[in-house]
Amino acid sequence: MRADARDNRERILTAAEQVFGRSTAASTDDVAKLAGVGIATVFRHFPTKVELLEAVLTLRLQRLRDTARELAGAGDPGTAFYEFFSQVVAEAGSKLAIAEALGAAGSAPGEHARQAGLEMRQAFGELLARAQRSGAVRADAQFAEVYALLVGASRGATATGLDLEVRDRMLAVLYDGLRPRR
Amino acid sequence: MRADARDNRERILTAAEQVFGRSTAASTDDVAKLAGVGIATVFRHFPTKVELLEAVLTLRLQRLRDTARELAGAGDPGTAFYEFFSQVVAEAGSKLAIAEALGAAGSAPGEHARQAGLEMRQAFGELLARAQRSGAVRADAQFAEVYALLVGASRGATATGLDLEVRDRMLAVLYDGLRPRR
Amino acid sequence: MRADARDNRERILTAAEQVFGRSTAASTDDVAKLAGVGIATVFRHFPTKVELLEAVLTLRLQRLRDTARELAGAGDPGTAFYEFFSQVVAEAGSKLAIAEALGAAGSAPGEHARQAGLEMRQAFGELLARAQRSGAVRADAQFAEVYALLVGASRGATATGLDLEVRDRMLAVLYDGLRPRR
Amino acid sequence: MRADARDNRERILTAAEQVFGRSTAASTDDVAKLAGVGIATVFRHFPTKVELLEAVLTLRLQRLRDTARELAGAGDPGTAFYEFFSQVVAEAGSKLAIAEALGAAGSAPGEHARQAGLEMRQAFGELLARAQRSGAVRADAQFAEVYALLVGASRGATATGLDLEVRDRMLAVLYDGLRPRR
DNA sequence: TATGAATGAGCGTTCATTCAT
DNA sequence: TATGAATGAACGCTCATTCAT
Repeated sequence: MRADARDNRERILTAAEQVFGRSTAASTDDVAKLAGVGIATVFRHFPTKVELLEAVLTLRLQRLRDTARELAGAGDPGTAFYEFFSQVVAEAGSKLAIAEALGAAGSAPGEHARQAGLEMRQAFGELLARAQRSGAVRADAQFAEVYALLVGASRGATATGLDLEVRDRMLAVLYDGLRPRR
Repeated sequence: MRADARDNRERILTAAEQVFGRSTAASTDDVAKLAGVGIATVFRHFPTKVELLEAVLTLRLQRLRDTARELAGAGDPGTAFYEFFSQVVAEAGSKLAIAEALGAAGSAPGEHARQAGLEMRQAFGELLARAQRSGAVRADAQFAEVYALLVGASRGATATGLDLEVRDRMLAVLYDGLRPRR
Repeated sequence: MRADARDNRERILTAAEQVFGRSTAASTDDVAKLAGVGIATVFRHFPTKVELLEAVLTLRLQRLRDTARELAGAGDPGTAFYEFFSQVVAEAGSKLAIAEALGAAGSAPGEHARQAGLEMRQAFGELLARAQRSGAVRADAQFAEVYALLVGASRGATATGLDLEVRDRMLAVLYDGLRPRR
Repeated sequence: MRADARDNRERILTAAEQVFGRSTAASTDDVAKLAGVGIATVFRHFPTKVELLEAVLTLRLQRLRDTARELAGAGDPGTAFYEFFSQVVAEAGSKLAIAEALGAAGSAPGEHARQAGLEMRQAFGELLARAQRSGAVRADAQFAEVYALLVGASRGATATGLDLEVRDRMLAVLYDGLRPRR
């Protein structure tokens, strides 16, 4: 039965990610319906709606953290940094609420999410530091504003629709600003 | 009696701007209370909650449009452009939901808001065009990505808290990206 | 409209008295249905279920207090005391939950009910004191145990069904205990 | 395996007595947790919650019956009667819900409980008859009102808090009523 | 026209009971 | 047989909207 339960937990999380991706105001019932389980099952796995939201958020932040760590482990520092940046913005564009997750990473939504947010920010900070040391990102840029740009670009990409060319041109401008001044 | 009605409309709109600025999830009752009118009066002026939200949005977009037009009418084109950009981001930081309004300007929230959004974007486009002609903004940047950057910067400033220094450094990076390449 | 509202409030209270008289575990919906109003109307008048229960309780305690005061104002002290005692027990028998109200009178169910309970107990205390002074009730009985007997008799009458003759014989035994020893 | 099952049954009953003694509104889950078994095990032994409640009630009534029988078998009839009366009231005060059990004994809660209630009442009737024959209780008191007084005193003791001195004085008054008139 | 009372659909959550292991 | 997961009906409560004054 543990296998069943784990299965259901996964399905609920997946459903929640989709549903809350569309709108944070969605109801727990919607999640249950999409997951194909009864509503009480959702509450068995996540005792309150807030905890469910937090679990989704945590998952996203962990995925981002993992991606950052993978990229940090290998390859050219500059490529790794810009690659991660673009990837985050791209996913935000298609998944809508990931940007909200990024924004929430700094605030206070429960211990797990806070921890995951912290780790993600640390991994991104590492990426940035290495890119700066290698000369791919201007040395005078501090973490705070680079992170703000990451969040902003994600939201900007989401908000204005998903034209891929526009998004790439937006990033091109942004990256020009991030590269060292000659 | 028409003066009375217009008065009430104003007060409701002002109250709504404040209330929804704090939280989009606020209730219509809260608006009525802050405006000092009965709830039925709110619904007489704005038959649905969506229409009330739209009216607030429209108001904000019109203000932005007016600001853009004023700046376009006088002074150095580059200064006008960057001034407007900074001002929008600053207000987004303090008023929280204006970014949502900006984002929504492109989508489909009723005729009035769409119209106001269009006019605001045209006024901002004018500002951009003049700044490009004067050499203050790179010529190869198209409206779409610059607008996306405006929206993104507003949201980024809102999401990550309102540290003024960080916000300014973020904008400095962004403006470096927007200036012509040497 | 105030007349309408007051009317509804009355009807809700009456319905609640009946419904909760049968079972404290009854739902707020049941009250609304019996009162013939929508459920939101119940909550408009009594913001929480506890407040509704408290209002019913307060009403009952006030009625009891008024009865005690009326009886204290006129007639033979002994008659007044035993009359009140019998009346309370009789009503408890027919209305079931009034005994619970009596029991709760000493505990802590909100300010209004506590106040009403206090006043009722004071009025009953007055009745007792006068009866003792007149020699109709033994002088060595203290308020606490007499009140406990009142509560107990009410509950006993309720619990064992409502046979009137049994109830009267039960009270006769009890009154024999309360009268001065020869 | 039958020994296991009987063991579990006992533990569940013990847990249920404790849990429902504290609050009738307690959940079946609470019982299972305190008993240290899964919830399904509770339902295997007691197919519905009502049946579980009835089993607890039956147990209590049987204990009362046994006490009455023991007291009837030996010693002074008057002492036995008043001893039993006081003991029931004392336990009601400390165990809260036993009064409800007593009250329910007359009503219609399933065959087992009805039978146990009947037997308890018969044993108490025996106690009463012997006390009356010995002159310790007035001869004109009939079973019905004496039983009502037992129930009432139990509830009264429970409801008004458990001050031991008050309880004893209350019983003293009551016993004065029950003793033969000189 | 302005008001506040009334409404019911919907929300988050709990719980007795059933099912699958 | 014992378990814990799954279920859906029900609860207390809120809110956008309508009605009656």
